[in-house]
Amino acid sequence: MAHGKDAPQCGYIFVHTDIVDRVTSAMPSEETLFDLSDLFKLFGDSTRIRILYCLFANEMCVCDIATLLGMSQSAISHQLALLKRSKLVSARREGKTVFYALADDHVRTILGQGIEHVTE
Amino acid sequence: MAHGKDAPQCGYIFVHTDIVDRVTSAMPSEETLFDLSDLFKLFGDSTRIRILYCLFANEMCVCDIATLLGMSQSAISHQLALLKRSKLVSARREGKTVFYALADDHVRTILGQGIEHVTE
DNA sequence: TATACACATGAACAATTGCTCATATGAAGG
DNA sequence: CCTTCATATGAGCAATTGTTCATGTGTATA
Repeated sequence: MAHGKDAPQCGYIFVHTDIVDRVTSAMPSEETLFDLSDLFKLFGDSTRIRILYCLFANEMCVCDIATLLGMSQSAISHQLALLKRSKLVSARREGKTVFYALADDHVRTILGQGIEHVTE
Repeated sequence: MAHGKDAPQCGYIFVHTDIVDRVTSAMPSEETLFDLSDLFKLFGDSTRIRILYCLFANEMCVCDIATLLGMSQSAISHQLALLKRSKLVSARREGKTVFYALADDHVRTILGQGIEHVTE
């Protein structure tokens, strides 16, 4: 079978038409779901998660994060660029140093929920 | 620079020792953070997100999900196996058909928070 | 037992991704 | 200017990942 769109086999889609209809109408738009998976993708890497937790308590400069996590400045900088592009962190320059911080409280909430799930 | 752990450069880690200490002690264990990123990784794929949203309203069989999302039965089955292994969904067999459902309300909460973030 | 159907799963391949390395940018001091 | 230091970034590579294809497993029915 190549694609199920054309011909359902099991018949349940016809038996439970009401359910399928309800699910379909309750489901967010394709675009929203893509944005959503892109958002979670950012949380789905241990380096980025650790960076975010670094910034959870306080703003920090790139070098400090790299030192704290035992990783190269370049690796951290690349990831911070990603996080900044997606508005999860904000940057503030002070002379040669750039301080990063969590952009808003949604990030905190999501991290909190995740922690709650894995530690229970 | 290979690793920052040995020699900090910017000096801020020494200037803001108190902050770094606070961040370090507030940070969950390495293991927890890895589990956490593994959890979010599952939400970080549009196919899996769409599957989860299918199950958000009701339990559904594999064939129906495949049909609804316009994807092959095999692709959906592989992803469902992943989600089941991580306890995000549960399975219930009824004859030849297997019905999948969201495992617990944490999944709903996380999905909800995510939607809230991307749609605001 | 033989067939049909729903689902599971291993192997393989293409696409994505995270890191390193080298180099560029931008700011402060000499 | 020229150098130094903190950070940014493009290219390339290795590892991971999502899908397809082929096949296996489990259940119901003839």
